[in-house]
Order: sequence, then structure tokens, then C-alpha cells
Amino acid sequence: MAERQRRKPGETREKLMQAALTLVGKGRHFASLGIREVTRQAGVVPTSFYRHFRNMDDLGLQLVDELGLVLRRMMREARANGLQADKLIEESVAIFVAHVQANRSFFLFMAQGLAGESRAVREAIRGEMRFFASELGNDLRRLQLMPHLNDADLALACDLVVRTVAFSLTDLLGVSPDDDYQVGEIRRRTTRFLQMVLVGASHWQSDRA
Amino acid sequence: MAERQRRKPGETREKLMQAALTLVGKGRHFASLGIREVTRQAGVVPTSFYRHFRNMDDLGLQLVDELGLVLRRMMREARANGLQADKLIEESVAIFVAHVQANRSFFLFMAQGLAGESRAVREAIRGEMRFFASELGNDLRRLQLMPHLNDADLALACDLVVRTVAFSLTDLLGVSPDDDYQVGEIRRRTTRFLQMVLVGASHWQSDRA
DNA sequence: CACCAATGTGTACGAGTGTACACATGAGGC
DNA sequence: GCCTCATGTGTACACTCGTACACATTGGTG
Repeated sequence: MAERQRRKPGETREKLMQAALTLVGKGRHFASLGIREVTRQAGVVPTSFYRHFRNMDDLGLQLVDELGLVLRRMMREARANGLQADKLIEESVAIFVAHVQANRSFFLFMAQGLAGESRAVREAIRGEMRFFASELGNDLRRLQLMPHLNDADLALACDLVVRTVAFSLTDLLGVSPDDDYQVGEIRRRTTRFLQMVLVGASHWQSDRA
Repeated sequence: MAERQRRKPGETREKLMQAALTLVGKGRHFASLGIREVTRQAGVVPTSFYRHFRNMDDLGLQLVDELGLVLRRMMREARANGLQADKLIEESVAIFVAHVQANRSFFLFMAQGLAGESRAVREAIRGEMRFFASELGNDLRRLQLMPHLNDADLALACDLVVRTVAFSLTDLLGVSPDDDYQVGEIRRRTTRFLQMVLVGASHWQSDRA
């Protein structure tokens, strides 16, 4: 009974989500997309939309879920990388940039959703960022970096790191993906931002009254 | 000849811009607004729109200009405030929060525009942020804080500060303006972020190889 | 004073929009 | 082998959209 739900992989559903991402990738804002527009891009009749989504917000929410998968894959790759601290930031940023370039539409959607129209989508994206920050905190704990920070201050620093990266995301999405010079510049700048944040974190508390 | 341009203060023009902000304040995304919708909200006939703006993007650009005024007023107030360093961050954040609350729709528009549909609006907002960061740099130089940083690193730190504040903006806009507890929490959190960034900046370079 | 340009209004039209409804089809469970 | 139900299609309707056009008003300039 319940297993029939997923008998067929819902091809049209995928096509609709992909169509929305494609349109976003072409420079449209998710909030300005219409049902007909998305179904047209997907090569599907408008009424099919309702078989899978209640409205555009619903589609947005389901996109956030898939976005989570992309982020998790990125974290896994970053963790599989080297552990020496001096190059850690630089390499993590490089991995981040590479994933953004490879999933541009997804990240475009994420950047738009942060200040988007739907409260549910906004909060879902924020939830993904929180998860990301907490995983980062676990890693830093495990690697024994920042051992002088208590849990709250470590979480604070991780949150700041994630925010900084998220803002760099909007820089990255603002330049052409082929413009290697600009992309490199953003990568270097982001790296220095993170270094500065981590210098702050490592001198934290000892500096406070 | 040229002076006749501003013979009358363009009342309808103001009404249209205000109407767009009102709709944004009601939770709509700027990218999803239409000409008819805005004129309806302004109590004006649709064709009047074209007397003042070529399209919605044009209106957006002119809104960014006014946003600049709001930001400049905010900076002036912050500068008019006390200069003792220990409370400086805390008070500046408080002024920022107060201005956001007082001009919620404007800042909502700004947050949306950062990842918005129009490249021109995106870049105009980024330009405002750059200006803000450079003014901050001037102030820090003048106040002799961070004297050990060269110009490039000072600019880097200021950029990071502005980004952090801009991200807090989206936090602030996500909660009800009447929810004093949440607003206060964001204010405290932002303050600590900035403290951490400035601790990083003040230990910068001495830590680098 | 006459005039002109800027500004606002009313009407109109073709295209696009969300969604309701009835129908087709094909795969699983009985 | 039938029946059912999830999925996809076609048609239809009422509404909104952007924008073109002709017209009214009005304040400053010659």
C-alpha cells in the first residue's frame, strides 16, 4: 500500500523541479516564476503540476530538501580531504567554489531563498545553514582545533564562518562562472575572510574582560 | 529649462515608490511585483507609471538611490555617538537595529535586491555596501584603531564587518519587529560577531607567516 | 495672454495566468 | 483478468498583465 507511493520514480516531478532550477539559472528570480512557465519549460501540460505540488512554494520547499543533499555531498568531500591545518581553509574554500560552479542553479536558488517570499523556504534554508554550522563545530572539536573555546563560543565562530561563506556565495554568483580571474579573486578573498575570523576565534575569550 | 524638471515634487512618483515598498513590507518579493499591482497600491492609473519609470527595474534602481540616503543618515547618527572604543560596537549595532526597525521596508528591499533579478539593482546595492565599508575604514583610521593594519587589510576587515552586519540584517527581517526578545538576541549575537571579527583584525598580520 | 511640455486619466487589446473539470492510460494488487 | 488509483492530457474560464493610444489638466515661459 505505502510502497506503491514510489513505484515509479516520478519523472515529471523531477522535470518540474529541474525546470524551475533551469529558469533560475537563466537569471530569473524564483519568486517571479509561474506555474505555467515552469510546466512549459518542463515540456509538460500545466495541470500536471498539481499532481506533485500544491503551489510554487511547495516546489520551493522540496528544492530545499534536495539542496541539503548537495550540501552534504560537499561536506563529505571536504572531510575526505587533507587535515593539515594551514591549508585547510584554502582547500575547503576551493571545494566550496567548485561545488557552487558545478551546481550553480541550486546555489542561485539558495541565495534567492534567503530573502525570498516564502517564510517556509527561508527557514528551511536557514535550517540547512544551521546544520552545516553544527557539523563544522563537530569537526573542529574532533580535530582539536580551538580547544580553548567553550561550546557556545565555538558555535558562534562556526556560525560566523558559515555566514561569511554564504555571503561569498552571492559574490560568486554575481560573476560569470567562466571568468577565472574574478572567481579566483573571490576565492582568495573568502579565504582571507575566514582566516581573519579564525584568528579572532583563536584569540577569543583571552581578550575579553 | 532644466529647472522645470523639478518644478513639482513629483508626487505620483513618490507614491509609486512608496507603494512598491509597502508591498515589499507586506511580505511580497520585489521581483514578483507588477506594474499594475504597484499602481493599484498607489491609487493611480496604470499608465501613469510610465511617466516616471521605464519599467520595474528602473523603479528598483531609483529605490536604491533613496536607500543610500537612509544609510548615510544612519552613519551620521553613528558617528555623532560616543567614541570610547569598548562600547562602540555595541552602540553602533544598536543604532543599526533601530534604523532597520524604523525603515523595515527599505531594508527588506535591500536584502531582496542582493540576490535579486536585476543585475543593475544588485550592483547598485553592492556599491552602497562598498561605500559603507570605505567610510568605516576612514573612521577606523581617524580614530587610530587598528593602526597596525595596512590599507588593504583594513579594507578587508571593514568589508567583513559590513558583510556580517548585512547578514544580520536578514536575521532581523526574519523576526517580528515587535518581538523584543528575538530582536535583542540578534543584537547581542551581531555584537559578538563583530567583536570576534575585530579581535581577528587586531591580531592580524602578527599571526601570519 | 497664448502656448507648450509635463503629468495624469480612460479605454482597449492581445497575451499570459491559476486552476477547475472531465477524460485517457497504464501499472499493481486482488 | 479485472479494477483501481496515481499520473498525465485537453479544454475552458475568469482574471490579470504590460502597454499603446487619445485625451484632459495645469503650471511655467515666451
